[in-house]
Amino acid sequence: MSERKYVMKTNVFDTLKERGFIAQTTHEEKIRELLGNESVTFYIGFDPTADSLHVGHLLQLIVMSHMQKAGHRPIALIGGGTAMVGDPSGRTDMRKMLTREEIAYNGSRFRDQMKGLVDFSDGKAIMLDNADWLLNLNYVSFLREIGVHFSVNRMLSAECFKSRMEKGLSFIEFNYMLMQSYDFLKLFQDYGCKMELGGDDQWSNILGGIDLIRRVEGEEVYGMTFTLLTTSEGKKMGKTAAGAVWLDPEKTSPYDFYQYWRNVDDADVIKCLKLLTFLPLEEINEMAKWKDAQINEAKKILAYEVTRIVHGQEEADKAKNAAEALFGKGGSTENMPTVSVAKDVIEKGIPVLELLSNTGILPSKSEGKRLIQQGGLSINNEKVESFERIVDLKDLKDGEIIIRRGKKSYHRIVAE
RNA sequence: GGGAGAAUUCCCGAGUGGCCAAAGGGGGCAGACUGUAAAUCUGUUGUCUGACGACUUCGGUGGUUCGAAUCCACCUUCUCCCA
Repeated sequence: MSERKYVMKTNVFDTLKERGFIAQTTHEEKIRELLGNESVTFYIGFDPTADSLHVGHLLQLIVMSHMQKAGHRPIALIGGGTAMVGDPSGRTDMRKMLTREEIAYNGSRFRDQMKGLVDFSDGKAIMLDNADWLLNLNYVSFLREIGVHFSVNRMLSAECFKSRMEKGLSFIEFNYMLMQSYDFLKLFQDYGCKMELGGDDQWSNILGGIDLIRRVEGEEVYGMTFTLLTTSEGKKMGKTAAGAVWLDPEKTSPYDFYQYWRNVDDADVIKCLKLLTFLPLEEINEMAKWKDAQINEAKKILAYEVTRIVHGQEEADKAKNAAEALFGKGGSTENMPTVSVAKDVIEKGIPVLELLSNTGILPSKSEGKRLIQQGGLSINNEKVESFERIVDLKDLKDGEIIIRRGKKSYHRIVAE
């Protein structure tokens, strides 16, 4: 009995389920059995529509990692071909058309980032690009071989097109499902790929592939989707006013990345810990009991862990240090966002507003005035009271000036 | 192919010759309250200016007018109806 329980515990399907990943499955029992009994080749697609992966992709990569650790073989499919068309699923408007060059570049960025999260050594995982087979397809043969198997009637009733039935859907996007389905068929044929995973918005597309393989090959394959990362209010996570939270440290600094997770709503911490870290469930469940201010401790753990997974231990330590330096107990200022300014500028003295807009810390002087008026700007922790405040040598403490904007946004200016 | 309509500041959306930098909501930012949370309340939300004010903005290009987001022409894109 206890042995049986042990076996059940280690099935990756159960892990995923317990952690709250799974949204829909085509055959729950069969999938569980399959994953418990053999090493399965599965795939997840990533369309390179931006020059970096973001938080939504991270969740998929974490799933890959869980699966890989359980002995399954992931195929990370870069959608260099599908990105030429654009997935309409769940969107209210058409994507911006990207050029081939942009897509190729984005794809290369994706590849680099993925290597840090999934182990591609020794064929433990495979990375492919569907541009390799999609771009050179012949239109008529594709229609005859693949198109015949799709019912327009059925497609029209698919959930993923719903939001587009009012706003309009162009033919190019309508084809997306066929292309993705063809990917699955191709991977099934060439790599024995039996399972497609993806975000829950991919459900219709995944079913398309499964149907296609049944019709063409007469074989049963499986699909499973994962919960989309949303806040307790149902909004997509990983979005800020400034845009998405990117995995690329050039686009979202490790410090900002850390802060994003440090500041998630109370209601979302546990969910994020389960989905985005590899901490054992027992530990997470323990944290779930924490109350009030103590929840901050869970947020720190979340922020540190996710940053470590994405940017590595060293960067995570730095981000954590910087945060601690700013929000309390010691630590160094060295890792907070920094801009440098020529020393003689400071020696001469410069109005704050000018300094801040020149360095890009504030987008405009008007913005700065508003901040000052509302008492939201500090230099070295001392509130700025006047628009004419001059920054000069007396503000330079150990060669740096700490600018605080509001409560949480810090910048360091160093004189060089 | 024919007909009808739409494009407004970050988003939605009012505005149909001067009172419009443009209502209202959302979002953002800041302040109070807090726990680097949420909720709530307050302020704020084109740029430049200490301020008066000046300048740029309402899909694009030209025009009418003392004056245009508002009127006209053409163009672009989108939606709807008919085929």
